[in-house]
Amino acid sequence: MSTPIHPMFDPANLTDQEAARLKNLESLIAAGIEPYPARARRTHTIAAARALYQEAGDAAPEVSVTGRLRRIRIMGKMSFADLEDGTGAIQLVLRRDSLPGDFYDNIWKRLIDLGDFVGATGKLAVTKTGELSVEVREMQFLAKTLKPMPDKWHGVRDQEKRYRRRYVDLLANPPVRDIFRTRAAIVRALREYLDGEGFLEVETPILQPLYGGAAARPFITHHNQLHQDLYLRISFELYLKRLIAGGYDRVYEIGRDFRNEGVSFKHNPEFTQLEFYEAYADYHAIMRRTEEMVAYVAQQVTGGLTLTWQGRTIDLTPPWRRIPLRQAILDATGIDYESYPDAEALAAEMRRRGHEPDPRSTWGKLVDSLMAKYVEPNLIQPTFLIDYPRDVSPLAKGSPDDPRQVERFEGFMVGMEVCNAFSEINDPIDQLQRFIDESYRARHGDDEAHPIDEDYIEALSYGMPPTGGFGMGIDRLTMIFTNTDTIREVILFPHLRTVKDEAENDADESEDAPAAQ
RNA sequence: GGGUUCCUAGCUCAAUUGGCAGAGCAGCGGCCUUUUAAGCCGCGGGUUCUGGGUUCGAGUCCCAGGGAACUCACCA
Repeated sequence: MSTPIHPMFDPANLTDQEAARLKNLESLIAAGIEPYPARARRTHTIAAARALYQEAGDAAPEVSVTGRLRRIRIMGKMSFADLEDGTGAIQLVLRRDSLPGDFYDNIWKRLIDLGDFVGATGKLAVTKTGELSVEVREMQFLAKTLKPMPDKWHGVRDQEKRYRRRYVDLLANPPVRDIFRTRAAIVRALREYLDGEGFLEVETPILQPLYGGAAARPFITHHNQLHQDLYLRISFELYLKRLIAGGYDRVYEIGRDFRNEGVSFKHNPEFTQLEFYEAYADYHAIMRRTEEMVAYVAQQVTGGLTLTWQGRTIDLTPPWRRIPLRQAILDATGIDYESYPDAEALAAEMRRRGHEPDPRSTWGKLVDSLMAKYVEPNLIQPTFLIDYPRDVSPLAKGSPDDPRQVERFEGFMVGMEVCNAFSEINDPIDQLQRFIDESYRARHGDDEAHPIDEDYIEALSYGMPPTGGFGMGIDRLTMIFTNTDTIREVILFPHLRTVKDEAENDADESEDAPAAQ
């Protein structure tokens, strides 16, 4: 071939299979065939062609279908092939004598590779063995593939390869494509539900001068022109409540949050969240709405209210179980945290019972850790834990009858927290006091504590009605609906470390290329 | 960040006690006009993740590094 433009296409770096495909590309050009034409002739998607034959049978007119060649079976002067587009697959039948000129012998058999994109024109017909096929009269070349396809039967198994090169995963492993169709259906159903209930979909800043709304460390970025550090949002909460103060009674946002924390089977540094805020609703009303909304999604996505996750049947039928957090921890550990009203006493009791509490934890964090460790993993069926300690809930309104508690719940399924909600603080003085408490914690080493957001207090000072707020992880909800046990399966491009040695060398070399500015 | 396990051909996987690196698919050449992971005959294909070390000999054992999975801690 001619001089390579980049090491990627240097023959010295190609495998024999890549070199063979590159040679076929050149031969196609030499034969006068454009390997990457701008337009494809298509009269029907493959699904539409199947539907057409279903209706019209052998009387159906000729169709032109397009797609990727997934399997090729050459039987001599006749071949079968499986063509796949985004709607499905169909068999092609090619006969040497039914195709123009020497196309069959010299183009089809020699220059077209597995994985190439082609268009096929011909009559629909059922073969002897009952397979609906296109009897190809003419074939249009649509796109050359320079890499060999993964194993046609096993696909790609290596998880690292699947996540780093998701396109290979998707093209080689059809069930993976279904996961992201389901994910899209879930998001669509959530919007349908909320829109139908009079919620306004809004978009609030991702780049924020202050962060807040959750206990998490943020990513920090910088605006050059303004000489200003900015945070990538860790939640939408404080902006959405400003909108409630502004007069919208029901708002929601579906978007990306960024948290500078560890990664795990249920944590990705960026993840998709739904938050909604509803004026004149308290946390009991939000619980009812949560059940209704998730049930609606299930109905739309699966057609029912039960689903199977890792061999267990999950029943989403409302109402879900409601258990006070205090009771749930008492049942799971024998510890009634109300009897140990400060961090020292609670930590001592935990140690006495063989637990190993983090000595730096506040009382609320100890309670939360008991929940996360001994309660959460066992909450398989949809369950609300209700009434949380005040000092882990700096934005939740206090319970009228217990100053140590707030009107908050978290929803759990399959042993994972999926949502978090509360009656929102709308007393600006109360909220400011909570922020001050948080900033005290921040100064004493809690790097997840809230900074004081004075503009938010300002907004509350103009008046916000009693409001219920809600947040739900869309990734985790998708895990439950797609029967997957790691968040990476439901994120198209999950975060992975960059590969160092070779990748860096390649990057260095590519900088030698002329990049005229 | 800690612990455990893994990384072999384009893909999926083998390789006994440390003893000639293999198979299927894919590729290349050939046969084949009803296949469904087509079949048959033949051929080529390896930095065994990287770098050291032990050894007559290392895919295998040791050390360091890279990446991944699981798990613990923290988070949603």
